[in-house]
Amino acid sequence: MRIGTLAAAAGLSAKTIRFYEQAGLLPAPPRTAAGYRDYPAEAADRLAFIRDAAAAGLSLAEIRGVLTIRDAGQPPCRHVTTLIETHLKHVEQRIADLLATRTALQDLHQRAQAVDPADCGPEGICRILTTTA
Amino acid sequence: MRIGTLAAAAGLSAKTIRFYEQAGLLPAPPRTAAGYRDYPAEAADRLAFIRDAAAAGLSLAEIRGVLTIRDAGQPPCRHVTTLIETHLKHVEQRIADLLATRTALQDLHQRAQAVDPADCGPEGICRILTTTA
DNA sequence: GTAGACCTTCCAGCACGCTGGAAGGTCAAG
DNA sequence: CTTGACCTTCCAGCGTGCTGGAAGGTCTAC
Repeated sequence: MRIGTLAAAAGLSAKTIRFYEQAGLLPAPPRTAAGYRDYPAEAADRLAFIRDAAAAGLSLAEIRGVLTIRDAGQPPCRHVTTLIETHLKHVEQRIADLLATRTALQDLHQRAQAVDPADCGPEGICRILTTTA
Repeated sequence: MRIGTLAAAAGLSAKTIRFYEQAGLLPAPPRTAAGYRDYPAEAADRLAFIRDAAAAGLSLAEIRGVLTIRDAGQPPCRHVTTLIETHLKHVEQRIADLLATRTALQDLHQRAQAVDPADCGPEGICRILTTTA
């Protein structure tokens, strides 16, 4: 499987795949006689995992860590659990931060609606947006 | 109040404050005869708000939007509510993504612990970490 | 009047996660 | 045999949020 095919399968660009290889997320595949990358089918799964994890907000460094764990595929030892616990803590902290943000926004929203009736200014254009641009 | 004082009060660097001014988050203050920035006391509040919002995960662009709303300080119109609703949706999406990530990590963690007893390899060093570096 | 802390501007670069382009090699179809 | 799609490498730059440094002006204290 060449890089273009894999890219199409994974929903990524060939550029991104080369980048991931360079970043240590994807092992360097064997090459054809011509020097083309020649991927096994499993590469698509791995990329799908990377794509999903990235979409979920993990950094490439974090994903690399998780993949390394998976790649070892051995009885996980204490170090691994620690690693995972650290990831968990970070994620939970981020969730807590975002929940606070959400509350703040909800407050703002409510206040906004409470005063809404007296709508926009004389020109019919919201002053706020003109400033926001 | 000069920039260094403000920086100390806000827990930011003078560099960052100049950067925020340049980024449109902080209005350009008056200058002294010598050309030094001369901030009113309120600037510290504004910076505190920016700092907290940034810590909560809002992008500077988002914060700028919220500040613009606040600055207008007028009966908020529909546009504003829409703006806030959009922010809210983004935040809620991010929370959902992170919750999914958390679940994935928790699963991993549990599986890790289930197999743990048979601890590390013969060298006493976890193979996984040697690969992770 | 001179040292040292502070301020000014401007330009540069960091890490992150890509993306684009140039310059060239390869391969299958017509 | 040529066209065009595909591949290779390498180098450059984007946007985000800063941070650092150079080169210079200013202010305070001794």
